[in-house]
Amino acid sequence: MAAVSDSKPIIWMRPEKPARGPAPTHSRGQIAAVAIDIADSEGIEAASVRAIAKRLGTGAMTLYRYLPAKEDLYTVMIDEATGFEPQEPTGDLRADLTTLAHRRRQIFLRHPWLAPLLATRPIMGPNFMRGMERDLAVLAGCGLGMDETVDVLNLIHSWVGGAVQAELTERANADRSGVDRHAWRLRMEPYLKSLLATGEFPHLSRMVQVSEIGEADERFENGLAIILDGIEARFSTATGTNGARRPVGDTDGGPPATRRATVQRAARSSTTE
Amino acid sequence: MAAVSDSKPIIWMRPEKPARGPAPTHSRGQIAAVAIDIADSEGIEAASVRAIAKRLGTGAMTLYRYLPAKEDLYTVMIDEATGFEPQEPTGDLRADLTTLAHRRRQIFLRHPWLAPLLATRPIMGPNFMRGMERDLAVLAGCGLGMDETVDVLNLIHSWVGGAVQAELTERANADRSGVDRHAWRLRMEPYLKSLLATGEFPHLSRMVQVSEIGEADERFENGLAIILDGIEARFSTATGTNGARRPVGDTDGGPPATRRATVQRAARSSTTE
DNA sequence: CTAAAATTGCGTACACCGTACTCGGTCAGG
DNA sequence: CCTGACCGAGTACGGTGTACGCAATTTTAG
Repeated sequence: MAAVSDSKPIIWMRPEKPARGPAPTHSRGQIAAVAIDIADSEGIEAASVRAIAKRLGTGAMTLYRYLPAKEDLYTVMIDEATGFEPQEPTGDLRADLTTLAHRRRQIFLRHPWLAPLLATRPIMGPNFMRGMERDLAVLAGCGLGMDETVDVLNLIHSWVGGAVQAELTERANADRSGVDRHAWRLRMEPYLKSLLATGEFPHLSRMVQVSEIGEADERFENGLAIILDGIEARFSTATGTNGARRPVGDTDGGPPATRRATVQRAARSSTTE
Repeated sequence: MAAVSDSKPIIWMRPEKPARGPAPTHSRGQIAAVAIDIADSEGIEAASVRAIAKRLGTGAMTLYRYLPAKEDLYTVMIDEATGFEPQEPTGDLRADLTTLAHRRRQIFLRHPWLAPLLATRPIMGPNFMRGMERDLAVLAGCGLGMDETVDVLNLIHSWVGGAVQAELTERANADRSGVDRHAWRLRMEPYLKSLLATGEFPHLSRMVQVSEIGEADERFENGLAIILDGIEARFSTATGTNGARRPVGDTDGGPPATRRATVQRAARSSTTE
């Protein structure tokens, strides 16, 4: 069982219109749009082949004339939902990265199924490629070199993905309506109380009492700010100056951080179990 | 369709041993171990109820005496695979966070199914809670206050999750053995070539030529270094002095929406144990 | 204009999934 | 002892993705 359909050209190279037979009634884009609609409102697992076909008023097997496998449906759904929005580079790295991160988060919030799907597949759809090209262009406009750009983009993408997934799970949990939600609390609370009552979790207990769980927006902003600080600290971005890349284990002389080399070696050796 | 089993106490509160009847032949832990074994070697979707039962030499429905729903199986699998490893705080924030991040990454790499599952559910298993407690303790040992700790932990967890998922997808793709892999390249390459040939992707083209895709280890290290720089830049933790927290959003040029972010939570003293 | 070829729509069927229901065997408490 | 709780497990149901086959439709060749 392969992740993508076996043999045959990739889905993006298949011509939409046949050369000889009758004209197709539907299109990949249309099918994807319906699937996205269902997935957005009822969850990704509700976007079954039969359900999509029913909405389109056709038979289930018809869809396989357009998409050779369910995995290909996911592929086009992802690319369709990702869409493409242009972004003009302002030259200010921090501002541009902020815009970039926010746009990405908004897309993920709009399609709660998107982040998990995107995170577990290699995607190369045209929209995705256009987005990549745009991001590269934006960062190039900020004076970053190619390698720096790749690192920074990797970092932002990974973090936004992880952060929004956390946000979405929490939201999905909070969205349980009425009775359902109440029942969940009823089931969960005695367990948590019993755990904390053991006294084995002093820090956790204190956290529950002391620290308020901030809004998702605020937490995203906090995390982003820290990351941007790190990026600025590592790459000199003073509007246009092509910053030389500094080696990883070596930080600026800003905060008097103590012996970095030993720190890293120690950390490495501790990863084994 | 609820994410967790409806009504009834949470899985962790169910007693393993019955009060009255005959003793159970198996246990939740044993079932979870088998499921993890299957998922590690054949993928999570191979860990079906029937497959697990077959390995245990019992009927499929038997498992439902131990786990009321498949979702509960996932719950115990996650908690079991997460495990618990102690970590002594050294007091050096950078070193401790590095250790923490590396440990987390290693766990995710050991169980490729874990990151996606963990990212999409609220988890409160005992191992997870112990891990949380340990992380809080470690960061408290570095002189961070509760709110700072929560932010930092959030950031690290989100990023490690996102980064490792990206790494895993790439690895899964590279792991396709022999013919399969070759076939995939054969199908993919003409598409990519045709895309780049349009001339619409100058930056992407240059990236493909110029920039080598680094090893996963190296990329992880790079990302982590940047994040740690950010954390050190924001929270002055050098040699234990508890510093003031800088506000977040003092840059201009961000998108007009969602821009209200500031860390308005008052810094709380971390001295009161 | 007609016949062949290509292609679509789609019903049927199959294997697999999670799991509700059921029932007989087994053990502990009265 | 008996009674009731509990375990193991077979059967069955509704769901999934999809392989196969066939009639209908359109395009092309002669």
